[in-house]
Amino acid sequence: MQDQLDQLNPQQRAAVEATEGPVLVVAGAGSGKTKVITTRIMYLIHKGISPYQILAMTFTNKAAQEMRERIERAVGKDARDLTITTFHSFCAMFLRREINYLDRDSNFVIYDTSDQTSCLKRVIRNMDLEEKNYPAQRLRSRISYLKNAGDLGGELNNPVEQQIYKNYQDELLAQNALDFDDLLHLTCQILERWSEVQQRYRHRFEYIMVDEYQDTNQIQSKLINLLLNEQHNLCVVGDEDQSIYGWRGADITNILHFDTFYRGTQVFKLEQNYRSTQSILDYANAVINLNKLRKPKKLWTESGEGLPIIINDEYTATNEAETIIQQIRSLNRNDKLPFNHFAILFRSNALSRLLEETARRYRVPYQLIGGLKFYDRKEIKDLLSYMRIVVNPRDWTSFVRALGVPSRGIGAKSQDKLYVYFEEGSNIPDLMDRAIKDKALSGKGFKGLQVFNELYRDMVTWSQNETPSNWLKKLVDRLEYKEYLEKLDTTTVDSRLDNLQELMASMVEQEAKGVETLSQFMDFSALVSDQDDLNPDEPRVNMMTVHAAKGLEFDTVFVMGLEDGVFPNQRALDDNPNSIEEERRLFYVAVTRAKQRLFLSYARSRQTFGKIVRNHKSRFLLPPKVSAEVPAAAVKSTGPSPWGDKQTQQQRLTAQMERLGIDTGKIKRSLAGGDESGPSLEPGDRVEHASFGQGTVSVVMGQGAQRKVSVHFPGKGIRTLLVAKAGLKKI
DNA sequence: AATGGTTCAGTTTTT
DNA sequence: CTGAACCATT
Repeated sequence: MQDQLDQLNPQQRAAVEATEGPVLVVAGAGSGKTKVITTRIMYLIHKGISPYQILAMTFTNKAAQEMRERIERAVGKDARDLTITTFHSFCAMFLRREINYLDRDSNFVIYDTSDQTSCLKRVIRNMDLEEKNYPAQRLRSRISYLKNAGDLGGELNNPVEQQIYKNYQDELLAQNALDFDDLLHLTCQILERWSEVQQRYRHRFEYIMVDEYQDTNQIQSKLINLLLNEQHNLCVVGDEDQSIYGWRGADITNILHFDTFYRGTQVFKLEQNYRSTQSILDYANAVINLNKLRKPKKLWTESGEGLPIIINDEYTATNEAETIIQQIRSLNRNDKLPFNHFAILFRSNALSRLLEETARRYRVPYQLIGGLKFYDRKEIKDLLSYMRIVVNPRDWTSFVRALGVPSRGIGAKSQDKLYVYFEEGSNIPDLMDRAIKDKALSGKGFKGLQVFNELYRDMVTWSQNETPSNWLKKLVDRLEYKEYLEKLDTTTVDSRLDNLQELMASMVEQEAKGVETLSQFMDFSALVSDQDDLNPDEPRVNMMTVHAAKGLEFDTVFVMGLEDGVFPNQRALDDNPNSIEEERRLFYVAVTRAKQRLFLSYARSRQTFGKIVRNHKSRFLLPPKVSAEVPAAAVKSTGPSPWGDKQTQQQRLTAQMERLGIDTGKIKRSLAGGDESGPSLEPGDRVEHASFGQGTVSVVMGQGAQRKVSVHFPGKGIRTLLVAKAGLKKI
């Protein structure tokens, strides 16, 4: 144990050793937060605390698993008795045991975002309302926000919406389903109402730790409070500067006011950064300093100044993507930097498309994290819907979905008829029996229902005798699902079959980790996060939203789309100042992911909604007066005209052609080679410079007299040179 | 009831 | 430009 403690700096060590009473650890980006938490747990175990009495809440399952592995390496199998989970997983486990207190069935299913939306749609339709006036998606996020902010639907816009909300909850109840937010609410409800339950859990968890505390919401802090006993052995770790989930109800004041809420709180501040270079930290500090809603904090490092931050100014989004990919190729080739050491971060998922295209064109391997989630894909949801009705025979939503794929001649009309039966009995097998007996459907639909009914009985039998993965295999065969996918769309079969394979693999993997029932697997599938399917060891460039990058670090980071209206996005600009602060924190998170190299880029025009939109560079790119805090050498701008020069006519022409989809690469090259401004250059060309020596061209920007190249000179770094002036010789 | 073709509206961010 | 929703066929 002494070994582990010796590895910590004084603040970290103090935070670890302060085991009793409320503790707030303000952990700046890259300050060794995870190390503190894991060491603290080891320390507790070392002190003789039973692992069984320790609870740690993390933000993702992946973080939980990594923590557990770290601890296991140090303390061995004792680590298995630790409870390290996410809030949602914790509540799911809790409710499987305790939900009967609320007179509910422990076989509930967890509805994800799309299940919630379709449930709301049905509610709205049943109320005979115009779906246009009550967009289900909007209502869903509004309801979710209110639930998270601790307001149980009391503040919806009008009585109709109130009624929708009420019917939605009734519908969930009838289907024995919980949405994400209910997991937390019902858990709190039980703990509040039944003191014997609360006593049990309070007694169980003597020491509680919460990671990423800046992103907890009201319900979550309430839950923690309910679990806490008189000792108040609660240690929360977080950084208000990285609070980026306000939009889903996270309350930054949880962390800002923690020490006033829990009397006698010991506060530890971790400001030494072990991740980034001083240049990057200077920049990050200057960015976040502009925020008001924070306590002063300044990151520092011993690791030295490092490389300058590069700002790429681009005419079009296409140029931007091109530059990024070229810079990656160059660093990969010349510095032997593996592809997985790169991350490209953006504000919204829509920005990834161009990048993907460009990466594919240059055969740069990449993995996209997030976007369409794995468990949201059609083929996966199809099969999971079969699984769900077996576990929970009251899940109407999944029943309807399963009934429709592959199609069995049961459309909207027949569904309505069946729904009447459902309302009478609220149970799928029963409903089918009665509907068949009554001959409620005719012809094809009747046949289809009979077949489905038989299948259903078999699925239930399999679920008793087979492992989840075997169960799925039987189902796929029985449905001839692969054949169905082929008929559905020949262009997408391959990827869909891959996904099927992946689903199977992930089931086998979960089984190896102790998952035995379909129900357990479904909880897992409902609560996985994007980061969970990040594979850090594959040599592929990582592309993801800044939100998805939370907690991660990469050698080289590109933050793209830095334009007003994109990052910060338009809604934040229209909204109150707090939103801009949250956007700025988001930018801060992005910047602090980088260990060695940081590239920031923006494009003056980009296609949004299929239209060309001209944008101004982001207000987050430090204006000159602020960047005075940052050493001049720390930031370099590249690109045709960094701070607002006019385009030349030629540039405008090629930009326009690009917008029209005409490949201008050839024209540019011939233009560039044809004038007096030096040799014709392409990425990959070797050149010689009078003082820098030999190097490799990574990026070519601009034309004619404005033409610049980024050249990598081994040992001297990347230099951006004006071709007309630099006197480069091609070799 | 299912299919295919069309229009139409809409983008933050996610457990 | 893309997905969902709608409509007109068969």
